[in-house]
Amino acid sequence: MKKRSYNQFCALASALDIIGERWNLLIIRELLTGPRRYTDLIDGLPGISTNLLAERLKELEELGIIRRCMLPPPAGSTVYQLTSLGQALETSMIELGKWGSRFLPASCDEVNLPSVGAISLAIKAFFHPQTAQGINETYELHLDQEVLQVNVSDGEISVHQGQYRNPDAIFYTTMQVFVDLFTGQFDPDEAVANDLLRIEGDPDTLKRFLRLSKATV
Amino acid sequence: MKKRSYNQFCALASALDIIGERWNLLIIRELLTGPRRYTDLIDGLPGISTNLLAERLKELEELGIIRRCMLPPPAGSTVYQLTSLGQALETSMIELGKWGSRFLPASCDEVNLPSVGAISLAIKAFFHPQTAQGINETYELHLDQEVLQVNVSDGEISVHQGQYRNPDAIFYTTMQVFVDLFTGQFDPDEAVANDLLRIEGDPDTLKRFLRLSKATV
DNA sequence: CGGAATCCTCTTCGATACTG
DNA sequence: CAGTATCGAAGAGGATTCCG
Repeated sequence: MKKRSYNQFCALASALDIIGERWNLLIIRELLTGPRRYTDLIDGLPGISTNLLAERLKELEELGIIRRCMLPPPAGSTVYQLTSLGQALETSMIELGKWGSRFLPASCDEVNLPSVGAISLAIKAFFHPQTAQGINETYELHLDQEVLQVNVSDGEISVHQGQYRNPDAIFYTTMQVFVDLFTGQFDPDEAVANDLLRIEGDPDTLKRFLRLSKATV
Repeated sequence: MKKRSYNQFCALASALDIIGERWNLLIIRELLTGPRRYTDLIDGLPGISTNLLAERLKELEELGIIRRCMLPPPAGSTVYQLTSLGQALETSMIELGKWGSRFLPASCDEVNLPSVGAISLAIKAFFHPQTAQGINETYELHLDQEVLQVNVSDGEISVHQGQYRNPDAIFYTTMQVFVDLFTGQFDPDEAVANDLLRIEGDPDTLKRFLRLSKATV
């Protein structure tokens, strides 16, 4: 069982020996916002086969990039979680995302919707620090069944799964609607008027949030 | 001939659809410092098969990431060169290189020596802007048959192939020796004393240069 | 000699079915 | 829910040949 390698004394080649394997960076993308279960990963990575995911998870764990752990009771489910080594890939992934945004399909119609992991990365990748000057807010984003917490402060943004802080505003919507808002193909006012998005809190927060990281390619 | 794709509305997935294919990022790495010929690429990418390189080059050209062009006479050879879209991958690659450096093999003995492309990326990836404050110099680096021009100014570094500017110092050595110096496994004074490296110009420039971007993992 | 195309083998991927 | 097992299809790697 010898691993395939570029066998070159080059830092980039070494990195690619590990995370260049198909699916690996996307698995890590899914984990960037927090731990996920096996089936969550399957859902967020449409097209991956179950044996391949299992194999990749094992490799990544052996390399110290992810960790397999049990959630404390009553949950008790086994989840996968990034180590600090895995988290350290975030800036690379954001840079790659910025570059790749110009190759995004024209619409979601032909391809799979982004997962929460993908959207979280997009929110960070397209974040404009200048626009965030003076903004200090936390938003809670409900997309279908999932919840994201977005915090902006001091010109920095962070995105995590779940709800654990008092948000300044809560948005309830679907992934489809959110993508259209995020990419600017749909107007926030219209979404609210048509009941496709519900805001709890100051109605202005939505536009403020969207302006922070609109994907202006 | 349908391309394999992650088919997800995600900027990272879109990027990986293109440069996630095996060898692609390394091909681009080779071109980051300037145009190269087909056989130069073969040499810099040990292990790539000739058909695979040809196929990748065609894909990358169609995607607008590289360009195939003729050098003006008397050279007249066809070379591959990055477009601005391809150049835009540099920051991602530097970030990946920084991350991957901790997985570098302990020594070059078991693996292939870095190519000039790999070394150029390393010089940029491990560059410390703070250390470069007040330094304004150009070094010409002769590694085996190849020549690199390294310019430092205003806390920024740039690396290009060939000689087209008056350098402050010229270093003649082999790739093997340079790698050992760069990784700190070999002392510059010792290299010079043993005639493994020859300096034209101020002898202090070598240490200054090495301090700029020593791979301190 | 540079720049590929062809052929063949081996590994990896992907889809589905199956199990603790 | 969290994975294994199986198997055909696609891709990678190596050698060789072709062409200007």
